[in-house]
Amino acid sequence: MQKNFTKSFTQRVLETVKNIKMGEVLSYGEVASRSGAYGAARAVGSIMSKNADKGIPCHRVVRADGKVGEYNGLQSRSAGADAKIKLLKKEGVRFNKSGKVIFNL
DNA sequence: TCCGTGACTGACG
DNA sequence: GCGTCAGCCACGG
Repeated sequence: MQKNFTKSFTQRVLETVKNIKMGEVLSYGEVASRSGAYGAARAVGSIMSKNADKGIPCHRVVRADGKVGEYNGLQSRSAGADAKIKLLKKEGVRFNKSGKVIFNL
């Protein structure tokens, strides 16, 4: 599956996020790990913020603590964790009473 | 090449 | 259980 090994880390991250299935959620750290750089969660977030691509379901990427984190730093269409949570709920992602994401392993 | 920045993470108090 | 501190990586100027 690692066909994007020659690409830059940024491109790999985008591909990984794009590869997330509907109703599935991954943490930034998980995405970084799948992209080939475990612990580069910050880098992932930084990249995502600079690449508000529509083909990338960045709303399916949440924090490891269960919080959705930030969302849409460039796009004006909805924004913030609120819209993100709403979108995730629509996709079938479950949340606990504390408003945290429940990772569907 | 070095420094600062960020949509994060884990440990401590 | 929550708030704070420090460490982490990759990218841009």
